[in-house]
Amino acid sequence: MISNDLLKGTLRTIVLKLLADNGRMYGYEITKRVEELSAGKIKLTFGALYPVLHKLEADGHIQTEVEYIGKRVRKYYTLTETGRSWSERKVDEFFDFVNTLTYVLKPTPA
Amino acid sequence: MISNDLLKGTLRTIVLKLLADNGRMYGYEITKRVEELSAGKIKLTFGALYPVLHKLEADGHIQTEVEYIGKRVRKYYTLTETGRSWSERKVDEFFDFVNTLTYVLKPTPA
DNA sequence: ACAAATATATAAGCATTTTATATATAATGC
DNA sequence: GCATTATATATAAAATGCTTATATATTTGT
Repeated sequence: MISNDLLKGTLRTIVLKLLADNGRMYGYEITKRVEELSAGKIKLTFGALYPVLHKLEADGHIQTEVEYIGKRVRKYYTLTETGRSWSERKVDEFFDFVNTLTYVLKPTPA
Repeated sequence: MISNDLLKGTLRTIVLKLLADNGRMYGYEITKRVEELSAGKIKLTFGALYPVLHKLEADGHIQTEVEYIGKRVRKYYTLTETGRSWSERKVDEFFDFVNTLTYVLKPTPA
């Protein structure tokens, strides 16, 4: 399992990128997909995920549409235009961050 | 400049690794070294750094010794035994985290 | 003299995450 | 038939961790 501390600040980016890749997804699906892509190492909790989704929606980065699967409500999230471009920026930012931090964490004593 | 959100959770790791590489350092020196190693992209603030240093000390991962440079107090931090091994674990954890998140953030739509 | 750099430190406020809780349906195993 | 697990969304209190603001004091360069 990945240390939780490190995940801080990346949740938004993960959600945006998954939506950019998959068109539309619902909350539960997002947690499952992350678990799958990370080989079980990253497990998003709902208490963290839903506030992020609601915040992204409030900020106009994603839209929702409700669907009924039998009697069960399912809420699909889709990126808006601004959400899509923001997604790309966030992913670039992450890899830039990794490169930069690598300079700091790679050196070993002389 | 690196997005602040992403740095969350890595501060501890940065401090531990720098101390592991450099033997002993003082707070101000740590911020300067990080700025230098990251080509100005990462700037630690004192409000973030000192609480981390104090916490690491309280947890027994680092020790301090005070020195006087003229009339100015300078506080040197050194890793303890547990701090040294924890440092290695934390750095490994970071790169593991990066690899894992790369699996999540790399895929593009079919 | 004055400004900028050096040096440590605390505290209020803010954002984000964890943990706990609530609710309900559908599928699977025994 | 019944229980457990998986599916599915959501809120709220508490904890964590960082930013911003503030305080204080010395040393160096001009």
